[in-house]
Amino acid sequence: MPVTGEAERALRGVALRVTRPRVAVLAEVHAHPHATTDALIQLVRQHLPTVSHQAVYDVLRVLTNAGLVRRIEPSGSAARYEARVGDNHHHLVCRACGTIVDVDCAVGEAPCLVPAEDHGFAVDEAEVIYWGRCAACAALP
Amino acid sequence: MPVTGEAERALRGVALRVTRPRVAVLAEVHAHPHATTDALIQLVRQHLPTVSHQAVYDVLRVLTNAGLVRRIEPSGSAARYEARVGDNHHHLVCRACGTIVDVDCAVGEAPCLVPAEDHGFAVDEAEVIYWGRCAACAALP
DNA sequence: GCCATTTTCTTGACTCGTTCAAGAAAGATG
DNA sequence: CATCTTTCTTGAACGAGTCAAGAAAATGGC
Repeated sequence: MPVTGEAERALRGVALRVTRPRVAVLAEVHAHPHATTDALIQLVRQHLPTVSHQAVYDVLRVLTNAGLVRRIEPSGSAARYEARVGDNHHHLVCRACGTIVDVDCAVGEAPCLVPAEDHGFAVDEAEVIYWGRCAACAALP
Repeated sequence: MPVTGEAERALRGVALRVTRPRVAVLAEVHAHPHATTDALIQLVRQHLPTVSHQAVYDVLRVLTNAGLVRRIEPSGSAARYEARVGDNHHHLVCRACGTIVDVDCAVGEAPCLVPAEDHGFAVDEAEVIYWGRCAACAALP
């Protein structure tokens, strides 16, 4: 299992215990970018039928804190996760169908943008969401 | 009551019926930018003790659809509303205390930014949230 | 001004995504 | 292999928001 091997290595790399749920969740997040928590629970259960939803919630939080996955939460949607981390890329979100697509950051590293006036804030990230309609939805009435 | 007069005019301007709850909610959103729905319910009840929470939810949706208020939903927070609309400004959010501050958009009109690669999307808005710590929280341990 | 029509508000139940809490199971450490 | 933590299972609970039915109120024509 090359994928789970990857996951295992990643977990050890950030000094996290290697457990079946963690390996499975991390592999599924890699395989299905932008999946919701609920979708991930279903996916993980195909391989590990007995995992509790709570375990998946816990694992996702731990992985997020460790920086192995990134949590995104477009308005109106449940939380979604992706494994592409560390490059501060952004997202295109379709207002109609909810589809999410990655967009490379035009500028570079985080924070890729600096506010005109920072009001004393120590800014560490600029999160950008481009809202619109995907090609398919834009073609509808 | 000059404030409610303003609100009344704004409602008529977008062809919405003028009702006490609508006027009150709109006035409070103007008076308290970035307030949560719950906070707005409390504020409105100081003047109109009998409004139901449902009425406030309905009113906020209607006002948002009409473009009189803007809804923002930073990850991990409940929905918040502001009356500053039409200028596509952005927000600074403190990770520690949740404080939100407006930032003028450096570029101009919506969408102020265009993705490097739009993947066929018809983009109409670029939402930017700058995450960090406000001056007060940055000074803590 | 008043009545009819349509919209909006009240009431109360309910859903969804997520978190809390207690004990059982499973990794890690020596 | 035994111990000690950490993590998982189970099941209840929570907050934000929505749904649905009927009562109240705003608009527009008379």
